[in-house]
Amino acid sequence: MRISTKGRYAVRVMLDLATNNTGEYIKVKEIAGRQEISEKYLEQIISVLNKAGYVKSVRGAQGGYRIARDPASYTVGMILRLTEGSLNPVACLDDDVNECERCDTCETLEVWKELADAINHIVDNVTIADLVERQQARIAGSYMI
Amino acid sequence: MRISTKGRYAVRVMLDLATNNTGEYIKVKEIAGRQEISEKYLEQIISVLNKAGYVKSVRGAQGGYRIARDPASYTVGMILRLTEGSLNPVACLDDDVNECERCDTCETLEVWKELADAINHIVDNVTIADLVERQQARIAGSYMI
DNA sequence: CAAAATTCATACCAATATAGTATGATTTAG
DNA sequence: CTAAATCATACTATATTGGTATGAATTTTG
Repeated sequence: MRISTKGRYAVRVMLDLATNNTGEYIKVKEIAGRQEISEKYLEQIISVLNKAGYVKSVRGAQGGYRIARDPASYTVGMILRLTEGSLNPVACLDDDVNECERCDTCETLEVWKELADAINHIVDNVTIADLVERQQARIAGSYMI
Repeated sequence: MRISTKGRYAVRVMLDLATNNTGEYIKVKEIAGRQEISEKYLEQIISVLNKAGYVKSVRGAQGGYRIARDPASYTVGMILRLTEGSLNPVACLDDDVNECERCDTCETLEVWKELADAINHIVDNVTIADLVERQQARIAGSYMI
């Protein structure tokens, strides 16, 4: 039941691009430095975000990435599903129609459904904008010592 | 974010032992047959439940397993944690004190905490007795056609 | 007592996922 | 043209998953 580095790093990348967004394109090297993530690994992850249109890229020297839309339009759930795949605790919930032969008499299915709902409820109700806001609140708070 | 067969099978074994409990010892072969799980794989899983004292075993001919305590005393969460390990979405939540160096400035940590709470809330509030009850309600309902 | 039935303990295996690293092609600014 | 960047792909090492296989230990039963 772990979220892998891929999904976690993807969320951090989006948050990084949102907080450091000036309209300029930001290099992988910069993000990797700030987030302490391997450059090459980060390239792969950001490539997924790019192909999905979550970020925009410019190639060549002085190229880089920037967040494509308003940070409020990206939920953590969207990013995790994109990079991790399904967040359902069991595979049979992935399909619209449950293909499992035992699903009619499966007493545990109900539990997995409740679990899926609980998970989705959390991750789909936090946006990148929320994370930026929390971050700024924390930083503002730290000056008040 | 998947629950593996190990954990899911363990829950089904406990449910099977609870529903079929007569005080007699039930053979792995029987459970495996009813649940359509490989006997040998099930042996490994039930061995974990046995070492934890969740079931009692008798060896030799006419041996088998029975549930150790009241089904209401086993939550799905207990069984999953025993067989799957931690249910936390990130490793740093496993320790009492967060060991992660970035945890003070980790904006995403809050989300993983909420997620962990949501997961725990679901799995810790369903017992094997609840599953038995649901099962019996479903069977009773099916006679009313 | 011997055989059969069972749990118990390990060892093994193939396939997949995880978390990267490495190499180099392509594109663009200067 | 060169340097800096993205983009694409191949590779690797390790762990996890989902089992099988073998056989020892224990107990009932014929």
